[in-house]
Amino acid sequence: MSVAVAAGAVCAQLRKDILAGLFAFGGRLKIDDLAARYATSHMPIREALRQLQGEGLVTVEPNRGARVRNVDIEFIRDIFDLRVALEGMLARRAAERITSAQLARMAAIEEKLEASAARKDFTAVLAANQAFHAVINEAAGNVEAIRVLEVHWNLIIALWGRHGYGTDRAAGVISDHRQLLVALRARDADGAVMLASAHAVKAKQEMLRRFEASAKSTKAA
Amino acid sequence: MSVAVAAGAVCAQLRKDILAGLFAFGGRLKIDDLAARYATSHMPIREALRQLQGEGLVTVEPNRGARVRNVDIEFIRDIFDLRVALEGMLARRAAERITSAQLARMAAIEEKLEASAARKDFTAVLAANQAFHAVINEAAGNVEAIRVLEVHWNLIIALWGRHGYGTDRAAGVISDHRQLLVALRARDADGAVMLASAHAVKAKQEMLRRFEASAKSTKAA
DNA sequence: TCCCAAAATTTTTGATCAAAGATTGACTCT
DNA sequence: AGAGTCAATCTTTGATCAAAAATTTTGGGA
Repeated sequence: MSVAVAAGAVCAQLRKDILAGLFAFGGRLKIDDLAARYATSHMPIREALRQLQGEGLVTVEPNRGARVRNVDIEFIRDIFDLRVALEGMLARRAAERITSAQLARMAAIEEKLEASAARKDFTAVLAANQAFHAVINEAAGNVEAIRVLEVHWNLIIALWGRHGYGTDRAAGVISDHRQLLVALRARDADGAVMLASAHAVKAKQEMLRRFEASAKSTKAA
Repeated sequence: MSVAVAAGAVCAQLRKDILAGLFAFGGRLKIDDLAARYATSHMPIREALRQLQGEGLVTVEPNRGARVRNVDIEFIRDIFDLRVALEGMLARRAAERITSAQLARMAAIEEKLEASAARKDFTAVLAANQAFHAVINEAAGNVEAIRVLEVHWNLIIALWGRHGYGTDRAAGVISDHRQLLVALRARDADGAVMLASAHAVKAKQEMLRRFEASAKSTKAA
């Protein structure tokens, strides 16, 4: 903790902890508590909170402190719509520019993903899924778009973790990925756009369904 | 300066000053200098820099301080591609949800825009243009997408300011806006997507052309 | 003259402190 | 008993300070 630069380290750890669910959505983030937790002074905490505010993971009201960003159904719909738009765009650029080496890496990742799904190791599936899309992003090479997606991506992984990511979802992902790979290999830009967009739309629908179900059961409880 | 909360005020002012061109792209942002300029201590400066880093306007290297984000041709291409994707998406949602009151406001704004263009008051044109698109965003109601666009929008206005925004560009904008209004009034979602996307693509091409021209003349000088 | 090393300066970074603002709880008055 | 007010506590925020890291300058040697 004290060996590395605390500012960046605290920010990364706090981000991780928020996504891991250590702090509830909408929950208060007190500077003293965080300073104690990460064994540091107020300063690195304050900088970390500000940066996370800039990233949109944290909200800060003047003189009233910081809170974890509140996640409601509106927000989920919004970020998935954003993903649909951006992933379509990135798929087009990827189809135009992807190298055979990158295609090979994607195929290898997809194999791992499918093996993990067969083992019902859904944490590994989520990780492989992220790696799969990371190669597309890398091939597309739009740094800014990736920056935007990156922030939300981890949040979405966290949401899948909380609302369940099961066999049925994995099966759909696998089918989508295989077809997207075909389109990318063929440098079929239009096809890749459609497949990637549809892939994101499916994710949106599944997530909304699960979130609504969770919200209902929470309300009932 | 001391009456309001300095943290947010400094951040807003610094953002404004960066976009106004007070600090060169890629230029160093020293804490002492900024503290002197804004007549405050180091603390609000540090928080402001972190937040702007989160927003992507500033880059921070550990132990080496902050710099204004460097703007090169890659970056411009990236953010305009991002805009094309997002504005298309927002136009669709706007077409599905826009109210007559909002349509009326857009028409009024467009009138002002055209009047300003006739007077060759291009600062007013840029402002009206922003207002025009703000109504679309409001109608679309995707808070997250707007948050992303907002950050880049001001940067793009700054770039137009530096690389020239003239009669020819304004004429194209006016034509696009009129047609987009027709599509929105007709609730023609597909049409609105196409028109908004094309509008953004045109902006991208014009900006790239001007930026390349400026880069060449700078290199020659 | 040029290059390398070491010291001096500058700059960032983490810690502590005081004050301003907000929240909570108790007390009083109706 | 309930509502409003005031005080006490807690929390954030701005300022100052010391140390760590980087940058620049200076001096010596080939």
